[in-house]
Amino acid sequence: MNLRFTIRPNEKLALRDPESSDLGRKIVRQGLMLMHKIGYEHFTFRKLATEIDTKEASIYRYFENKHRFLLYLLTWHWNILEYTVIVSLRNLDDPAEKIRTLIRIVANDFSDWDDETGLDRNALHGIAMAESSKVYLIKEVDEVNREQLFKPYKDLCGRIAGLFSEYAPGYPFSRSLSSTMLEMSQLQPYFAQHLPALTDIGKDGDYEKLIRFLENLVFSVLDNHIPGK
Amino acid sequence: MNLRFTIRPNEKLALRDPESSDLGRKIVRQGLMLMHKIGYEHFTFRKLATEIDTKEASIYRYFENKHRFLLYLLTWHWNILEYTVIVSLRNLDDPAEKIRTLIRIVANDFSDWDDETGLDRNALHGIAMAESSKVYLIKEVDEVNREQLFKPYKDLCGRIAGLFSEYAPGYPFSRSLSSTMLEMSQLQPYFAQHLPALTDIGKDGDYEKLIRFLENLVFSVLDNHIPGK
DNA sequence: GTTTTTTCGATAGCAAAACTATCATGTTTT
DNA sequence: AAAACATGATAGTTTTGCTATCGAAAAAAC
Repeated sequence: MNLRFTIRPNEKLALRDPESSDLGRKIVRQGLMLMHKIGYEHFTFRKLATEIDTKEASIYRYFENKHRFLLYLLTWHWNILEYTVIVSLRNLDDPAEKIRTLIRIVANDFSDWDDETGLDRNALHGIAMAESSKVYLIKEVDEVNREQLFKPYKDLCGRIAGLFSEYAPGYPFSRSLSSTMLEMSQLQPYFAQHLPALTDIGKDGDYEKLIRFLENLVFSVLDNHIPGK
Repeated sequence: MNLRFTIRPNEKLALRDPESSDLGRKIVRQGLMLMHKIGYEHFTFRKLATEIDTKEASIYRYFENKHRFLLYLLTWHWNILEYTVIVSLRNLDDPAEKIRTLIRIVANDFSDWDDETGLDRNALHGIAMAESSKVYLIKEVDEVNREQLFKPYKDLCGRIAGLFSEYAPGYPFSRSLSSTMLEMSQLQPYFAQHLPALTDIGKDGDYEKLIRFLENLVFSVLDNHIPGK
């Protein structure tokens, strides 16, 4: 399967479009790899500059700071996810089937889809797992939100909530269930890798078990609100 | 209700026991307030030292760094939670009733219980909401875990998982459900405050709705595994 | 009740992080 | 050919994160 992207991250996210120059693309591609390797806290523009043989100041011409850079990467992640959802559900009619497919997508079961972004999907998934909450768990969250920079995540969450409502119209917590599922699709594999006492999912990409957990969670809750089920 | 604590945070967490001196207690109490006010990222030992009129070096004699300090605060939070759970469930027999009570506790419905720790429970809850994941979403997670410093959280999670298993012995994801519930009891109110599109919970401490969401989530999933329910 | 240890204040200093500024040079655009 | 723009190169600022040293005061041990 092949995805073609017209969707681009919000312009306010970067000072100039990194996709418009060699240096910009290099910053994003290599920055993604470096952050994946050393983690958000240890990642600095200076280290990245050394790695790709440019200057710190040049990177600052593209991104205000590393928080914006992380947000830029996650925006790609969320856009890819939502796009994958749209394309995958296009030919499906059964609401239950749609939800099962979507769970496979957020559980990273579609990561081999080629998306032509040139971004390392494995690194992107790793960053989404370990760093994504750092993007909104900050004191400046309201200002960032006012700039619409969380829109991709909110759209994705809203779309999934819509699918839940379609399946179980009476359920009153579709948005909360959607964010719960999204967050847990990241956190449970992280726990599996590092804090196994907090999960029943197995190490090393035990996606089938993650999928079973999420499916059971979502359908138990939604079926409970379908009369006669 | 009144809680008396014999439980103390792991000794390895602090370089010396902050509860053993005036300065130590001041660091913890005021540090908690300051971090709650300005957030983990903006919090520094230098700022705290100025605020409580001591020296940066003196604070470093108690805590290695601010990450350990945060972990120390969260350890109190987890200990208080688990202790509250133990005491509240002591006289309950019905597993369903136990789970309902426990959900009220993690949803911060018992925050008026006096615990004699002298810690501001409101600030502690705020920090647990906004900062708790920063304590394990780091590259050094495995080393910290090897020092047993996440034990209080894992114990709490394990205890809750035990209650789930008692209610629905066949359910295979009790730990994952437990961590899901714990994480969401923090994250959903945070979303309600700052990113309302991601939740159905209302602003301003709408605990009743949070409790309804969590109860519905947990019981839907567990009841699904009880034959005949 | 005075040694001895511990604690804290006070000051200093350092390396890294997180930027900002300036200017020259090369490269596109018009 | 001129104007506009992107990058390199260099420098400098403030804040953070942390360590070292030393003397005075307070607490503990003898």
